Amino acid sequence: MNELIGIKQIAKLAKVSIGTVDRVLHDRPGVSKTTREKILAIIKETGYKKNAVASRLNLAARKKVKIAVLIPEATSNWSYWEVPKKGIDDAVEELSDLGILVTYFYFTGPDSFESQAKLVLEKDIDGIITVPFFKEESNCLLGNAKKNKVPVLFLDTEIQLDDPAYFIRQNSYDAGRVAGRLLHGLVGEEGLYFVFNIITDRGMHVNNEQRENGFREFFKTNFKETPITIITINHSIGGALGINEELEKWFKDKRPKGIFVTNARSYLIPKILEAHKVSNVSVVGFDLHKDNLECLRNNEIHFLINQKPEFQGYTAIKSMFKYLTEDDSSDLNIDIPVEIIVKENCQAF
Amino acid sequence: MNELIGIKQIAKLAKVSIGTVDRVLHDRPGVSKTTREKILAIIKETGYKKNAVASRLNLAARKKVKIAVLIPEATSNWSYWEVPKKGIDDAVEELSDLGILVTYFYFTGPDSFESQAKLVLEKDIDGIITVPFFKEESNCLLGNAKKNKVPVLFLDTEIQLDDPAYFIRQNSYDAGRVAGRLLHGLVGEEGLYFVFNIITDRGMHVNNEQRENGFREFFKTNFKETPITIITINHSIGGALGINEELEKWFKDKRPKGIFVTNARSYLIPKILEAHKVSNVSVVGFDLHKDNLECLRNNEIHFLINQKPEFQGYTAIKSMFKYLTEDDSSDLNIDIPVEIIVKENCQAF
DNA sequence: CTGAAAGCGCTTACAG
DNA sequence: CTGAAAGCGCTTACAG
Repeated sequence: MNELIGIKQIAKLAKVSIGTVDRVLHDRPGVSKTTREKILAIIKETGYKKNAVASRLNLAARKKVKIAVLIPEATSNWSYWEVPKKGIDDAVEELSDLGILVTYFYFTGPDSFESQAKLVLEKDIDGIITVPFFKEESNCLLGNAKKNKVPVLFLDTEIQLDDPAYFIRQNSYDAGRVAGRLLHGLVGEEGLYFVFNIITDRGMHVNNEQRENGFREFFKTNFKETPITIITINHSIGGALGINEELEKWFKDKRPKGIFVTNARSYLIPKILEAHKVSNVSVVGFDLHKDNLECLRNNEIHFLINQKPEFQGYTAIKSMFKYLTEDDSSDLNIDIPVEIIVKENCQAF
Repeated sequence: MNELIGIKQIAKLAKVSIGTVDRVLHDRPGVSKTTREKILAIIKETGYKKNAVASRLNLAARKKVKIAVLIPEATSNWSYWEVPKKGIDDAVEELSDLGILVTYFYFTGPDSFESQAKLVLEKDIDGIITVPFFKEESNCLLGNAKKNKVPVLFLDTEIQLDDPAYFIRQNSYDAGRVAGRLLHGLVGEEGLYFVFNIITDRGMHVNNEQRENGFREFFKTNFKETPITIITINHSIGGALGINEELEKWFKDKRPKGIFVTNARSYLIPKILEAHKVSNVSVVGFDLHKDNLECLRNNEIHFLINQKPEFQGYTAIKSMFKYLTEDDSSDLNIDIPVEIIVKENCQAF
């Protein structure tokens, strides 16, 4: 880079006013073909790059970038969705000088997702960040947003939709494969393996399934004959804590055991193990839930996989803003790394 | 936040000109005590926050933020130091609109560090980013920079210095503890453990020592009697590949074995194991060196710990810039998380 | 189709 | 000690 070239230099070189240069830069009408081409040539030659800061400075005051965030309502004692929200708020703070306005909307199920999505689309909004828990309703939102030329960015979960869409989420299939690797390292080839799907009536289970598939794939690829038992417990009807006859049968086996919990509820496992009086069990779960971290510190859980929810929220806002202000969509599809947490590195997170 | 308050609003409320408000905001002389206090009160009341973007816009053109980066010269086939450099360049690109100028300086040993440091200090520079490989010379640089009121930020390694200093680095002691946890999970309590310090004449070994200490501490805390053998190999005099008598003795033992390599040279281990015809060995090493990654994919290395060198470089520039332009030092001390890499999550990095 | 002016919020000379 | 003006690089009305 020599001296930075600005709109003023371009104008001088093209012997036009900066207004005309601006029109060309923004593909606005009202410029003769010849001047437009002349200016475009000079832009190319000089390698002009817009100063995004100067550009935002005046726009910031006139029209902010307006982003709607439609996420699950934070409910239980541990509200997973408080965490991405924290990241979102941090990003908004960072971008405040550049003019940004984020409005939150909340859903609890498919119906409220649908009605809130409708509300969002009625508003004057530049972009939408949401979570694709419900396939049909997500498709509907995506289609309508497309009509309004409003981009949609999905967080947390990836599902197959009718139109191509942007996703910032961890690859749950890969996360399951990592879990397989970790558990196999602890339990060995002679062990017994369990996948615990500890679900509730209200939760979404797309990630759970993908994680389970990845886990099984790991064993299928590397150790063909490993037995894997799938256990599904509905936690909302009080399951998980009492004696489970199916489990009892398996737990009598003396071989070392490995349990993979496909969501954040691995902190329930120690109680189950206690009820069944089994030991020699290794556990891998998800998410840095406070109770999970406590189990990790007590050596009751051995690995946790972090989806970096705060980072997901933060980067969603930054990426959407970058897209809306600089027309740069390169950060709208992000694979969150599968982060492995043990007792000795958990305090840094 | 109501409507954002600007310097203009403050001026109007205080019945002064914006110039005077500016003088107060920057603690510049030439304002009477009474007006200064009046303005300060209004600033407090209104919760005024400077618009960093507007502020940088004109400064960017007049005087850029000048940062000197003094790092080891990239030498061997795999140049570790190319990686933080990549992060640095990314950050510079991102901040280019705000006016930043980074100049690189390189050292190969204590002498060139000293002479380059002297060169850096002679230049008109706002901040220094460097690596504290040499204690005495680092102290000297830190002291002289302090006299010039130039902040110094150290990357990669932490050592005890005479003055308090800023560090962005992974806690190597914690990294060693994590390595202990990982290796113990694979090898178990009945295993034999080895620490391999594969050094060269030119390399720095501060991180190696801290990692070894953390590793031993893990076992000391959790499993008092575990035997750990320390092996030091000088790779620059051709060590590491032939038969090593000390090792031969240990490797005859039939117990499962775990090897912790305290730096990036774990890719040499498979060759050593082959020479000694030992199997049933688990290996944990550092850094996503291409050869290490290949061993990871071949199941010859089981875990790698990533120091995130690119992120270190990126965040060093961002943090230094934030400090220099907004007087915010909060990001100048960062603990890089101990990132655990296995075969199944290495492609994301 | 094109230009000239005003302004984004702040900073820097310069004038009094 | 204080104010008024010019400017950072770009955008937006408005005038012709």
